[in-house]
Amino acid sequence: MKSEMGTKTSPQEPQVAGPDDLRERKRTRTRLMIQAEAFRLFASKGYADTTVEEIADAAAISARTFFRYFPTKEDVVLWDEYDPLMPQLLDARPLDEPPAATARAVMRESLGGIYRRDPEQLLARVRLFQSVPELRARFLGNLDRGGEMFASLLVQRLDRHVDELKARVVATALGAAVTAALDVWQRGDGKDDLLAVFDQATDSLVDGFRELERTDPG
Amino acid sequence: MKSEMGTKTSPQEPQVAGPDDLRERKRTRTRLMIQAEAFRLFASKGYADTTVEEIADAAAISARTFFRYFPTKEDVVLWDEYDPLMPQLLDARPLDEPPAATARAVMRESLGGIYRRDPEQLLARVRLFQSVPELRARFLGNLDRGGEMFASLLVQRLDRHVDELKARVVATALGAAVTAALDVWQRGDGKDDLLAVFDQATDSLVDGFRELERTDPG
Amino acid sequence: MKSEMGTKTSPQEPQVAGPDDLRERKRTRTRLMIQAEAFRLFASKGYADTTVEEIADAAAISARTFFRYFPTKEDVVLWDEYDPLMPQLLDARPLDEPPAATARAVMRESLGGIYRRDPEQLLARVRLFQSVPELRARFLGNLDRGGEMFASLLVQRLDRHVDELKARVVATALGAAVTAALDVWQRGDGKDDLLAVFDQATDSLVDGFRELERTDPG
Amino acid sequence: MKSEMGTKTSPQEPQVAGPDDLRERKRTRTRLMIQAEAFRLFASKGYADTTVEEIADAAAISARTFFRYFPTKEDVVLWDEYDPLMPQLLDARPLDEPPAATARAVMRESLGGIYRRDPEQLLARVRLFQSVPELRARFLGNLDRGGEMFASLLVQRLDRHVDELKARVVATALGAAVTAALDVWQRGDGKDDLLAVFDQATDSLVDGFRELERTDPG
DNA sequence: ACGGGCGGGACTGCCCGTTGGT
DNA sequence: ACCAACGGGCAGTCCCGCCCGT
Repeated sequence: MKSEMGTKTSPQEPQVAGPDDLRERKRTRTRLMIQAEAFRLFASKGYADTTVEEIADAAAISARTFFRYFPTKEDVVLWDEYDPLMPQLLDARPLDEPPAATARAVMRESLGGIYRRDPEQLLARVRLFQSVPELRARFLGNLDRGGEMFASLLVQRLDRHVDELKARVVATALGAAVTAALDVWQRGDGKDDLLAVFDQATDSLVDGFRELERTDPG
Repeated sequence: MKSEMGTKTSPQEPQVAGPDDLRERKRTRTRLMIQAEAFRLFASKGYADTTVEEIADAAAISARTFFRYFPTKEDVVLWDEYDPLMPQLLDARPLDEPPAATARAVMRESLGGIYRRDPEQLLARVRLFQSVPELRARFLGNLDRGGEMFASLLVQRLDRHVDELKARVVATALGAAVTAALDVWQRGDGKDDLLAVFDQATDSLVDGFRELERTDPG
Repeated sequence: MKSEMGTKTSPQEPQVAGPDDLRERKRTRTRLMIQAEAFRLFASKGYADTTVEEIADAAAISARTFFRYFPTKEDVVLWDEYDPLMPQLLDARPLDEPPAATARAVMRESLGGIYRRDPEQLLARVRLFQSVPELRARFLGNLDRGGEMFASLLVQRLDRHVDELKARVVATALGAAVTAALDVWQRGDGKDDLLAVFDQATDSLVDGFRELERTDPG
Repeated sequence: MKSEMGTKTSPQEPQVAGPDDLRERKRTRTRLMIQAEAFRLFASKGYADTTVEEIADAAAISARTFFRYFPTKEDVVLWDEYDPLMPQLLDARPLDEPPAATARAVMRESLGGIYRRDPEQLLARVRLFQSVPELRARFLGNLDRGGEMFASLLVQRLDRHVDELKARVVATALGAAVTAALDVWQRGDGKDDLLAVFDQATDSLVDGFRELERTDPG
C-alpha cells in the first residue's frame, strides 16, 4: 500500500523510544482517525464527491491540517500503518534463498499482514482502487516503487551477487500477482482466503513463463 | 502508452473513409500538433511549470479546446497515435501459440512500433515518466489496463480455452518487463536497442520464475 | 411558470392554422419530449448533477439543438405549455370587476389549468423550485414579470381608468399567495387540493392587510 | 438585499470583540472594497461585460479569493453590509402589534437604513436589478427568503400565537411593495423620497385587498 | 432546421505558502 | 511548535454563445 509519508527517522538511529517515537505514535493515531472518517464518507457519498474539507470537518480539524497528515487526498486511501516494514521482512529471510523466492515470500507476508489486520477495511480499499482510476494508478505506482526498493535492498544485502534487473523485474511482476489476487478476492466479496488466491496467481505466473522457456521472441 | 481517448469506430466495419474517418484524422492531426507544442514547453520549463493555458496558447487554441482533445494534462504525455492497434496485432498471431508467447510478441511489436516511429520523442516521454510520479503512475495504470484487455481479448479469441487469470497475470507481468526495459534504455540515453533490452528483461523474467518452480510459498 | 420563449406570433394575427402553427406544434412536441427526459434524469440524479449534454443524449438530439428549444437549462424546468394564455383569461373577465378580483381570478385559473393538466409533474417541478435556489429565483422572476404584464394589459383594457401601481403591486402580491400555496401543497405531498390552499392563502392576504387599514406606518 | 454570507456568530453571545469579531470586521471591509471596485467597473462597462477576473484585478486580489468573499458574481451586487439585522429590528417592535404592521415596519426600517446609508449606490444597484434579469431574479429570491425568515422568527417570538402562513404571505406581499417602490423611485432618478413611495405602495396594497373582502374567488 | 467545432466565462476542488494566535 | 484562517494558483467542468457546413 506504500505511501510517501516519511518517518524521517534515519535507519541507523538507536531504538530507544524517545519523544520522537511518541510523537510519531500520536501522528499515527491521528492519521487512523482521519482515515476512518474518510472511509465512512467515501462509503456513503463516493470518493470523488467527498471533499477534503468534508473529511477535515468530520475529523474536527482544519483542511490545512489534513494536508499535514496526508500529502494528498489520495494518500488517505493509500496510506497503511504497516507499510514500511519491508526491510524487516527481508532480514528475516535466509541469505541463500533464490531472489524470486525471497520476493514472493516478502510480498506474501506483507500482504498477509495487512489482510489479517483488518480484512473489511482492505476490502473497502480494494474497491476504491477498482472504481477510482487515479487511486488504482497510485497503487500500481507504489507497487512499482516497492519493486525497485526491493531490488536495491537485495543488491545491498547480497553484496551485489545478484542481477539487479532480474531482481527488479521479478519483484514488479509479483506485483501483478498481488493486483490480480486482490481483484479476484474482491470480486468474491472477500469470502476466499486472500493468500490462497495470491498463491494461485503466482502459480499462474510460474506456469505462464515456463511456456516461454525455449521460444524465440517474435 | 494507451490513453482513454476512444475512436468509437468499431474495428471490423469496412468503412469507405466516411466523414467520420476524415474527422478523426483531423482530430489526430490536431492532437499531434498540441502534443508537439506541449513537449517543447515541457523540455524548456518542465512539466509542472507548464500550465495548460500556456500549451493552449502555443497551440493557438483555447484552454477549453485543449480539454476537448485531451481529457487531462497528463494525457498529452500519455497519448499515442498508435496505441489502439493491439487487436490487430493479436489477430496476426497463430492460434496455437501458447498465451504467454502471444502476449510477449504483441507487446514487443507494440513497443517496437512506437520505438521506430520516433525514438527521440519516446525518450522524452520516458524521461517524463521517470521524473513525474503522476505520469509514471498513469503509465503503469495503462499497462495494467492493457493486460486486462489482452486477457479478455484472448479469452474471446480462443473461445474460453484459456485460463483468464493466467493470461492476465502474465500479460501484466510482461508490463513489468516493458517498464524495466524503458528504464534501462533511457539510462543509456537511448543508445541501446530498445527491443534487445526488452528481450533481456523478459529473459530475466523467465529465469526468475524458473527459480520458483518447485518451491513452497512462505 | 412563464418562460421567455417567444411564440413570435404577434397578438393581433389572424387565427388561421397556417404552417406556422403546425411548426409551432411540432416544436411543442419536441419540447415536451425533451422536458420529459430531463425530468427523468433530474429525478434520478438531481438537477445540478445532470448536464445538458446528458439530457440531449437522452432526447437523442445534440446539445446544440437543446439550446434551440430551451434558451437555458433552467428553462426546461420553467417552461410550461400553457403559459402564454393570460391574455385570453383576462378577456374572459367582466370589465366592471374590481382589479384585484380580476387578478385573483386570472391567477387562480392559470394555476388551476397547470394543476389539472398534470399534478404529478407540477409536484416534481415545485420540488425543484424548492431545492434549487436558481430555479426558485427564476420562478419568482417570472411571477413578477407576470404581475407587470398583467398591470399593463389591465391599463390597456380599462383605458387607463386604473392606477397602474396599484394593479401591479396587487398582482405581484398575489404571486406571493401562489408561491406560498405551492409550498404548502408540496409539503403535503400534493394530497390537498391546490386551489383550496391558494384560496386560503389569498384569504390570509385579505385578512392581513385589513390589519393595516388604519395604522400609521412606522 | 439579503445574501447568504453568514456571520456564524450566534446573536446572543456577549463577545468582548474577540478575534472572530475582528476577523469579521476585516472581511466586511474587504467585501466593501471589492464591491466598490465592481460597481465602478459595472458603471463603465456594464455588468455582463465585466469579468470576475477584472474585478479581482481591480481589487488587487486573485479571482479565487473573490469567490471566497462572494459566492457568485451576482452576490457582489446583492450583498449589503446591513442585511442581517432583521432580528434586531424585530425585537424593537411591541409584542402586541398586529403581524402585518410589524412586517411593514421592519421592512420600512430595513429599506430606510440602506437608503440613507448611500442613496447613490442604492440607485446604481436598483438600476442593475432592472436591467439584468438574473440579478432581479436573485433580488426577488432574497425578498422571498426574507419573508419566510420573518414568518418563522415571528412564530418563535409570539410563541406560535400566529398563523405562520398568514405571516409569511403578508411579509412576502410587502416585498412586492418594496420592489414596486424601488422601481418607481428609480424611474424618477431617485429624486422622490423612497420611503414615501414605499408608503404609497403599501397603501395601494391595503386598498387593493379591501376590494377582495367579500368576493368569492372565481 | 440540425449537428459539430470552438471560445470563453463562472465556478469548484486540490494543494501550497504565509501569517498570526495559543 | 502546532494549528487555524487566509490568500494564491492551477486543473477541470459546465453553461452557453457564435460560426460553419449540410
